[in-house]
Amino acid sequence: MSDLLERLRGRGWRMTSQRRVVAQVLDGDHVHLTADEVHARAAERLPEISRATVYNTLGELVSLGEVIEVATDGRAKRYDPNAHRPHQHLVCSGCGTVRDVHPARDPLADLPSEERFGFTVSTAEVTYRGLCPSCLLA
Amino acid sequence: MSDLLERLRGRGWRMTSQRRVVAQVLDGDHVHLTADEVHARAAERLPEISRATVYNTLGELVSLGEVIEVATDGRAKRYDPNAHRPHQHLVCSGCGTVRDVHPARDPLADLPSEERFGFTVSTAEVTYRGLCPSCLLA
DNA sequence: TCTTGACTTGGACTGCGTCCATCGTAGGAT
DNA sequence: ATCCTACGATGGACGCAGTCCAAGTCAAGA
Repeated sequence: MSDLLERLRGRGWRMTSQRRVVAQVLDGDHVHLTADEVHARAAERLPEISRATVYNTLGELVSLGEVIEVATDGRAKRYDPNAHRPHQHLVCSGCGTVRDVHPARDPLADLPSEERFGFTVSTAEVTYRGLCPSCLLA
Repeated sequence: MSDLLERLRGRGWRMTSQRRVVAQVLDGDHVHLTADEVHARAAERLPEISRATVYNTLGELVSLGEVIEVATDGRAKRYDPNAHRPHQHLVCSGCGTVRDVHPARDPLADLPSEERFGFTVSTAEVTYRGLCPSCLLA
């Protein structure tokens, strides 16, 4: 949606064709793409776009809070455009697919202050792991 | 402690000097070292030990369940020798140090069954993020 | 002590991401 | 409508974390 583009313009973004394309790619299916997948999809519409620009734009979107970075394991980071509803991730140990899930409580609430060691704790990421129905059969 | 070495011997490990040194490094302070830090400390005792061997040994310890791999972000993985007591991790966004923490509730309990999508969910890893006292000042 | 295959070595290689000097252009100023 | 300029794009070099592999070494059973 152009909501995202509006918000970015409102934040003083210079609206280049590259940034527009990256934002549109993320606005498509709500899948968790890697930076290279974003680059590949962006390049379908704007063949000359460079990897560096995609990385820069993703980094900016992350620091603006429009997109969430998901580090699934030792592999490439994935980018989650669903940044406005807080959620966690459920990862299949078999095939690696990721689903958004919504726990019943804010996980931050379960860390008592005596377990914070003077840190200013701001976020809690939960990764649930298990087997999806089809990997369970296989 | 030699507990670990005993267990490894019991599992049929060929006990080489390299493996002994890596196990001893992990048995020292309960800090979360990166693979390169483990290599550096191991090399103090056994100067010729190679990075590949350290990686191999760490990987074996992880798959035996003796050590936990902590993927803190885009940075290097850290290795947590405290594998026998369940805990979660608090990571400083500034310097990357990791502390073990113990939340008040089992995070698995907060994922309702209608949010499990037929998965057989077995674990929940929580990563709390924030700034440690010294990074807060800087 | 001998034998053997599990283990180690180090260097090349890959994947993911960052950096940087240079070029291009969006968008305000005139 | 045109000009200016600072912000953004480019792409190639670079760096780090980790893996791979062929050749050499050695722990431990016979």
